[in-house]
Amino acid sequence: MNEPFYICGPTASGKSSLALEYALTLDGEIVNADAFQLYRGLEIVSAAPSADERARVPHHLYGVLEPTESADAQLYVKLAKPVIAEIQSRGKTPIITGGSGLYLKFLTHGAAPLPTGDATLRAEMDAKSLEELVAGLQELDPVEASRTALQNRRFVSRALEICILSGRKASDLRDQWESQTTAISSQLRGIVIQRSRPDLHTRIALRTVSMLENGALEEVNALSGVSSNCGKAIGFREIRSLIAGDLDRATCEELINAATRQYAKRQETWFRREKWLVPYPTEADNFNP
RNA sequence: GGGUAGAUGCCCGAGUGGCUAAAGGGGGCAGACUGUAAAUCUGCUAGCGAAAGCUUACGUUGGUUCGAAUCCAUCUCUACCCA
Repeated sequence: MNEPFYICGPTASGKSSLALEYALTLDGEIVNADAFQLYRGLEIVSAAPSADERARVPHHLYGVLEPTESADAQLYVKLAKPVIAEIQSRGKTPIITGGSGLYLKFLTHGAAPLPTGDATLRAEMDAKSLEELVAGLQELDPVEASRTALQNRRFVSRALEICILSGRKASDLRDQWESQTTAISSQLRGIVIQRSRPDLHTRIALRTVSMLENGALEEVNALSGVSSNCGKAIGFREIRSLIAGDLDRATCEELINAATRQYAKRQETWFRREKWLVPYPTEADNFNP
């Protein structure tokens, strides 16, 4: 039947327009897999598809969360699953496109049976030193501690959080899930867009300029209360500083470019590990959407 | 024209005789990563080499010294000040 088709790749690689092409030829509908395009009121900064594009093919899961809400991978799957099923029930092909590797991974491979993060507990842990957190994890789950990058506060606190909330060992819970991943991969179909670094960097720079010229300042200005999660969007902070007069335009632009390039690099690293994704263009095809 | 300060690796910047291929930061490259992920974290970053090592490096040229990014002279450039 209409198995989903995945279009992945780094930011600014041309996923949205390629998704549109695929949707038109495969009789499909597009489903967002981008953590920040989920938010309403962040369309310009997150480079969400334009109204024109959205008018040509049905687009789902764009602008479905308030900026005050906090997205996470689990919530994303909860939102995406029914939408995908609904598209399939109408005989259409879901074209899932986006660059949020973790969100995609949850969608394709499922979530490990781990507890959801708890805001109160996180606040408590944030007040502690890294050493204290490491000591806590080593006590509750030495196996997990030995597998975790202990310099990475985020990883240590999540592991500790799992132990505390579940009353079990994070290492045990994680092992349960890891056993079935390879079987799932063989069933999936999708592509990852490849572009040379110079090409990608040029596209990023062009996009930043057009973003700033086409309403990004007004957009950021209009966002009042923003969840800490939503506020992490690349460009949000920088544009805030620009508006406040703490940054000049050129510096703001360069900071956004650098952060975007670094993000794109991390995305490439992530998708490289997803062996089921077929590189696109496959050979030396011309690729200039 | 006179004076003062300065010129360091892709960029910023520390270093004021040997422990300096040169701190630190940025950028770049590579990697990790199942509920904050546009996050968080790790490694590498003059050239050649698997390595030992060799070569080229702190504006220019020359000098002092066993030894110079560091001291002296010269020239070039930059900034500011006085004319």
